[in-house]
Amino acid sequence: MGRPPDPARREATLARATDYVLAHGLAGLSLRPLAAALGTSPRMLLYDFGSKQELVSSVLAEARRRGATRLAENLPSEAGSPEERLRGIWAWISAPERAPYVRLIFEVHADGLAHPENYPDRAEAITNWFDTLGATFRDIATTPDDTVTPTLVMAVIRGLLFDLTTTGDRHRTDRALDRFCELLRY
Amino acid sequence: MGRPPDPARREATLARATDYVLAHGLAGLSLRPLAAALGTSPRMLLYDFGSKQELVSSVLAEARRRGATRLAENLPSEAGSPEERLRGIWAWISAPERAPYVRLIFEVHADGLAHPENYPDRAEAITNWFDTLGATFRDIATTPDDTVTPTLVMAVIRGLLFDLTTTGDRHRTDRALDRFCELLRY
DNA sequence: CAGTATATGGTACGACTGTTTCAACAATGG
DNA sequence: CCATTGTTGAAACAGTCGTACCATATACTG
Repeated sequence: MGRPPDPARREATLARATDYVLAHGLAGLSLRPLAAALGTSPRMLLYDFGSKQELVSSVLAEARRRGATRLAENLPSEAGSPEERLRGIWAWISAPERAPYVRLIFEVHADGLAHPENYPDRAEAITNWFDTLGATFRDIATTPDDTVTPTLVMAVIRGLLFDLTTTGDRHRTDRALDRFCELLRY
Repeated sequence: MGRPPDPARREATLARATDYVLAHGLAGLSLRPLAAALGTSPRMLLYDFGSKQELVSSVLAEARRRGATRLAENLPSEAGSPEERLRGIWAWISAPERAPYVRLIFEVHADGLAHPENYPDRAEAITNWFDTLGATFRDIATTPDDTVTPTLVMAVIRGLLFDLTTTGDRHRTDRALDRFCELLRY
């Protein structure tokens, strides 16, 4: 009896809201412009997600899910030497198509630093973005429980991403990765 | 004729406002709470700085100035081997006392990525933070116009700072820097 | 003293925010 | 048909935001 619920609508809205956040950032996110861009109303956003907080959480989870999926699709899992994998990951994550994701990662990270109370699952929300990548380099470790080399590799990727997004100097950052690969050979 | 202007008040306000921003972050900065914390009024903040935008610009400039000063004081300029300097810089910038500055750097960087229009002097506002550090490593370059090695060194510092601020795992990040120093010896 | 400049408090405006309330509509089951 | 349940629009609420306006207090010069 009664009209049946429509969970598909909520998911469709979530997908488009994630697009919007990836395009416009989290910082100034407001329900009314978001709803207008999605062809819906603030009323419906709250109806579907309960509150803005939960909407944001859902969007971040969705973005994380997308990133992980894209990564799994485009990385040759365990094949190739560590250096080849490192180059592949850098080429993939530094590509312009990934820029919205990179921006969002930096945004969540920075906001989490200033306002940790908004991110109860901060470890999950931020770290996991890179954990998937870091896992790829576990076998670079000299001993099974060595976490230092993966940490360094991930630091180079993150640091070069910071540089690239700030300066836009792809040539210089690409060559810096080359230099790091040289160093890793020893 | 007339009451003389009091530029000292503006500078005192700027100093305390910078303290406040370093403590609370840029994200949710609002004139009324800021004024209350400073024992003044929004009215006076606008009287002194003209607009919130200019206040923020002034605060960022002041924070940059402070960072540069502290850096100049605590780094043994050109003395020591590159490795010693790198270790010194890491120890200095990763110290808890620098955490507010590091947070602010990441915050400005992230906000600049999503909303570049707010940072017409983005290169100055963000890059310069690290440029002072990067300059210290110019002599690591293999040739005079080699910018790649300094880029890599700065990337490691930035990337490890990202890691440290996210995970708080000082031991692992410290050891990752050790590992990088080892690699650099070759 | 008057005149003139800066300094400051109080208040309100208009635009925004997330959220709520109330009413109406749509689609299904009995 | 009717009752029930999910869906949706319009409007309003209470709050915050940056900022502007107006009056007044303060401190100096002549």
